[in-house]
Amino acid sequence: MKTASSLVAIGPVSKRTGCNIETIRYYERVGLLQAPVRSPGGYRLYGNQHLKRLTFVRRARSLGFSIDEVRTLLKLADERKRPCAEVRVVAAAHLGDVRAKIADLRAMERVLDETVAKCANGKQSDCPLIEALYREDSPSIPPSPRRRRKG
Amino acid sequence: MKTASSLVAIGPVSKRTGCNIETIRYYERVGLLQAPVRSPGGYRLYGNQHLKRLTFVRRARSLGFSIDEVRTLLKLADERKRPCAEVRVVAAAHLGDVRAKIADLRAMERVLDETVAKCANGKQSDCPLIEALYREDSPSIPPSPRRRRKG
DNA sequence: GATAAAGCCTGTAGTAACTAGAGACTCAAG
DNA sequence: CTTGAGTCTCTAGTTACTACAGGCTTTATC
Repeated sequence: MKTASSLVAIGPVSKRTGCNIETIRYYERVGLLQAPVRSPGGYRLYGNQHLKRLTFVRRARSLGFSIDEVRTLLKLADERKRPCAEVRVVAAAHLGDVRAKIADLRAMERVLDETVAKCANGKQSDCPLIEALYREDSPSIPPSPRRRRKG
Repeated sequence: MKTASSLVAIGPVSKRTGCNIETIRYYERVGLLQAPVRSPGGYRLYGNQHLKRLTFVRRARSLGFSIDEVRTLLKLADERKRPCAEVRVVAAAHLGDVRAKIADLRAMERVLDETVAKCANGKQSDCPLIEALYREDSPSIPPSPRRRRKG
């Protein structure tokens, strides 16, 4: 890792980037990373371009972009002269998702906060949270879990 | 569903509770719901107690409790005379998780908001988000995705 | 050079919480 | 009786990893 042309095996890459060895192989398998050259013994050998790409993937994942969204971003970065308008569309949609998730979690937080506070006096024979969970028409709890994600 | 002793098949239960048929069967399989009696033809027949229990499960799920946490809550509700202190421990831990997730999402939101705003002028040849993702030491992006969840 | 431990490989399966068929049996209405 | 809807079990898939198992390679030490 001293010069632009030196190659390193997956273990050092994992240590350098903080990305699990198996996750690196996973990213290769799903196409986010190109398969690197191999040593005569079959070990993967990564160069600087691979490191940069893995960094990109990790950062995008840390922002909550799905694997497919990361794939789209990489494609835009690789193939477009002026990708910004299209990148913005992807990012703005994702920002909307993040905000919706925050709103969901906020609603949960509020209900949990209230019921934990009511349970604080651990002496009553009935439990406000359990009673609320059994109540069919409780207005303070949303009726269904929400699952959001598209690949 | 008119009297305490009348039983209904899974379809009407699904419609009544808004819970997918297959999800009801899933909950039975993982032990959250007891296996109901069957018609001579093998159809599941649910009574009122089942309905109440499914409502409990759904509401707990909508608050983000994991299947295992729901299992714990059900056990506390079923077996304890005064469950509230223990329920509170479960709920408070979960509240902490919810708050941590909100904090994570807030950090993502902030970064996304900034970069979407920078991309707003869709005319530059370089894209601030893409550049940021490629940058190894960017201080505004957390270094790794976080996964949290225990069964 | 020999040896042992660590590193790496591929393949398989598992995690959590669902969700979607496929093929076959049951039920209700016409 | 027929037909279409409902329900059954079983298997597999979704998303993003994660954890072996068994076997080959590399490295460090003697």
